[in-house]
Amino acid sequence: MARQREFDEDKVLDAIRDVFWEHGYEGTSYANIMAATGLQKGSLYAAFGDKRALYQKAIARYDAQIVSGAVKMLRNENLSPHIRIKNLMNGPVEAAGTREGRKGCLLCNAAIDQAASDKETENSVTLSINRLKDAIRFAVNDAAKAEHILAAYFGARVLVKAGMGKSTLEIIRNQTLLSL
Amino acid sequence: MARQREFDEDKVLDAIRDVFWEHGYEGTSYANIMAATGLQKGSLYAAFGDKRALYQKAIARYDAQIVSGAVKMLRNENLSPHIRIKNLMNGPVEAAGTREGRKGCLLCNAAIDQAASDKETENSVTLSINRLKDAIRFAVNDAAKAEHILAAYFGARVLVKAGMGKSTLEIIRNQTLLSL
DNA sequence: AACATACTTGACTAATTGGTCAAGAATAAT
DNA sequence: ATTATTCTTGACCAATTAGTCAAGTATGTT
Repeated sequence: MARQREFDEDKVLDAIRDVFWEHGYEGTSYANIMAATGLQKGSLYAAFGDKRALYQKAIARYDAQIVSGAVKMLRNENLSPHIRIKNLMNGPVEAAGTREGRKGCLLCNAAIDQAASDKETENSVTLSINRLKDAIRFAVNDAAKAEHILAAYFGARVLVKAGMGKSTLEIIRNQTLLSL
Repeated sequence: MARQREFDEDKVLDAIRDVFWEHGYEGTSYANIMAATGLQKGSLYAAFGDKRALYQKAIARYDAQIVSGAVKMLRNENLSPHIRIKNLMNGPVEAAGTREGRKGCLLCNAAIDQAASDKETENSVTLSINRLKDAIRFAVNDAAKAEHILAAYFGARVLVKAGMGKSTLEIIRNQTLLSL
């Protein structure tokens, strides 16, 4: 009945997710998004809405892809609790020092730079964090330990952003495993 | 020999620190800074330099005031190691849920939103973090534990930003103390 | 082939951004 | 009182910001 889209919506949303992931909400301009997606403003607005909506979609996508991946792993009973937490804490270890890794965790980034000032972001971030926390609790079967592991995980992500090296992150991972 | 300054430099620098603390680098505009300090752009430029320089001064001030305060407490041998770490972890507990507290930790905020893209910020943040880490190590007398406590501390700050309540932060504090 | 529909493009806007500068105002030394 | 020096003010600037829109283009249905 009408002209069809020329772009691959999944690829475009991935690109949008990546831009916000790396530069944050305020740090990302339309020029960045247009460059990353190859689309013009008009198409972006027509397809996804305004900047805030794009940011929300980026977070939702991160949740559906990255957080869900972690949750699935943490709930995999074929793996020992120890190995599941080790896998979780290996994320920051592998991220340390690399360009890609220093994008950090979008959840953590959004919490710091938007959650306190934007209710909608606060809601999405809270939901995702709780999903992750529940999965950790499922893995370690201890609510208090789960909170502590979650904190260590986010702290590790902050330290990677700050530029700390792999060896520091390995220590944090190992120390986290000792608490199990 | 010449006209004297009409403003109190300390108060102005505190105001600048607070604005960046609450809104981050990109989230802060000159309009914000002018409103917070009561000064005109010309005066700000003449006295402190450009926006980047203001941000650096804000971080330096946070280090000299807040980080130094924590370091001093952590190195106070009149307090037991347990009480010193408890004091540290009480920061996020008391911050949880309050408007003021949700400004978070400027160190942590700067790590997330500028350290990966601005070398100068990375340097200042790294220095401050290491100062804090060394003080924790001094308190607990264990390098690996110190790294882990630091991570839990930063993670706690992220969770406060995300909007988690006091009870969550209390659990994290208590769990951190258990690891001593 | 004609039409209805939806997509794409790029020019456009009003507001805001960080930053500059000249003119005037206040002060201390002479 | 004059002068040299520094501070303050607000107008100004070019660039960028997010967001709009009309015109043109492609497509599936009839």
